[in-house]
Amino acid sequence: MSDKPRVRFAPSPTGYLHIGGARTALFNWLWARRTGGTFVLRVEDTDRERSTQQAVEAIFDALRWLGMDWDEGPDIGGPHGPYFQTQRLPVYRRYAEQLIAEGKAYACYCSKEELDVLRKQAEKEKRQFKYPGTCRGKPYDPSRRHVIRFRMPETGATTYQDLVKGPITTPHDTLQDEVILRGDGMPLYNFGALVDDIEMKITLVARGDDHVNNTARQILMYEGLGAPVPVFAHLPMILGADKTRLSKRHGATSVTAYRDMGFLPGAVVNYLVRLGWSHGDDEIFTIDDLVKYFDFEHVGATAGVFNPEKMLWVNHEWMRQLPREEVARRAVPFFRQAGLPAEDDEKLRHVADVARERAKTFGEMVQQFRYFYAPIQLDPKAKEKFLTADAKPTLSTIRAGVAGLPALETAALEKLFQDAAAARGLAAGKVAQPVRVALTGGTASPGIYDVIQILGREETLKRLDDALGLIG
RNA sequence: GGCCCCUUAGUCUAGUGGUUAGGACGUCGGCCUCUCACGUCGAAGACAUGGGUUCAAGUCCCGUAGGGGUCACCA
Repeated sequence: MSDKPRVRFAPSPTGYLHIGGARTALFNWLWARRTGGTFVLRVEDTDRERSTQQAVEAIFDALRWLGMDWDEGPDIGGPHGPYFQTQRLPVYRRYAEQLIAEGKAYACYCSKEELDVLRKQAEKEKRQFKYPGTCRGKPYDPSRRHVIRFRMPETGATTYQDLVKGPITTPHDTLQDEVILRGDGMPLYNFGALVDDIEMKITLVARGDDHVNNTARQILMYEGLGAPVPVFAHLPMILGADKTRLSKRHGATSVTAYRDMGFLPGAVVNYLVRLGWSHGDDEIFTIDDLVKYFDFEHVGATAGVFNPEKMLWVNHEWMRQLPREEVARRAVPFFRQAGLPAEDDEKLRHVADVARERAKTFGEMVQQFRYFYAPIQLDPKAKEKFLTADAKPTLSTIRAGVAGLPALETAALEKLFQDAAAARGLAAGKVAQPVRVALTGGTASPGIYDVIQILGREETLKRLDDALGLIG
């Protein structure tokens, strides 16, 4: 048919989409878009205990937020559906029956309890437990409760070329006759994923590093089924600061948590892809850049530590490159969320313009600049230092000046401040700081002329009066 | 513990036998400046270790150490 790659992302809906899953999805998606191939989304929901519809929605949402789209999937269908594994049970059964008919798999009637006893015993004797093949020769009796096991070879080894790790060899004597179908007819991961990958004609499997040990078994099964073996690419793990697998105790690990903190989806994508992949010395990539450059050749083989600081920096770079209108538009919900009456208007655009240099996320922006939309929270130290009797004449001068200016233009304000400083023989900072404290409540803010312009004449005068009142 | 994988600064990485080992985050310092931030200039900081192979090794081979993964009727 076509030699274009077909790749897939196959999450289990047992929770939100986490950082690691997102990166796996991204690598697959990028490769599909880069090559003009097909990106398939499949939901591996065979673990009924832990799978929820809610998680399915959450994962889809997160994928969409990151900007990924899929060519085939549960919600949009496609030629190889259905795309929920629990809706494909007959398919797995069919493949299993084929294997049984050819003597490559067999029914096993051992109970879980019996096996547990053996397992414990092996453990006690410090022996490696391996299913002994008790049921290998037994006839197939579907009426008895059973699982299906795939017959693994006992000697030799399987070697495959991993796209990121190179050749990987697994000795067969470490393998046991794997259960492929549970007693209730559900496929196990190794079998379900493989059957679907065959049916969905997946040509490249890029997945987490934790699956390397599954690969040889799967290859043996592909061969047993006479199906073409896809190319495998095992992506290195993402670790926390302590170099252990990234988990909740390292902080936020869900994609949506970063959305809620006010990260830009493109920046999250940018950071995540760069974690484990590189393109020379480049750091900032648009999505188009990534689609243009992404390859598995430059995916590193080593696990990487997730560094929130650097992601913050990447996000900041992205915010600064956005047009101010866009920053303002995206900032609205964050201000609203904080109960601040921001609107997508000229004022917000001015706020956005000066704030994006100083805030690395929209969350920070709201936190830092709430005084543009709410009464100031006067920092006691700033008050003590700058709202002094000495400052009173200066504040009065500025108040009068602002009141009398025909328009709050930057040049006019600049002149006002310079004159005020000169008149009293002060450095410019001596004038600006008390005004800054009066208008913002603190000692750090955007340029004072911007602050005045954003607040407007009325609010500026009010806040100056308030400060003057405090000094008494 | 068996098996598999990995190892360049605190972190992400460039590097495919010959480089003063490059970039980025972070850190520290200078400059800019109405504060903060931005920007800018600069600094400190790495090839885990021991053997080989080679005229030459971060790059190739072997060992050691350390780290990670995996050993289910989870995925």
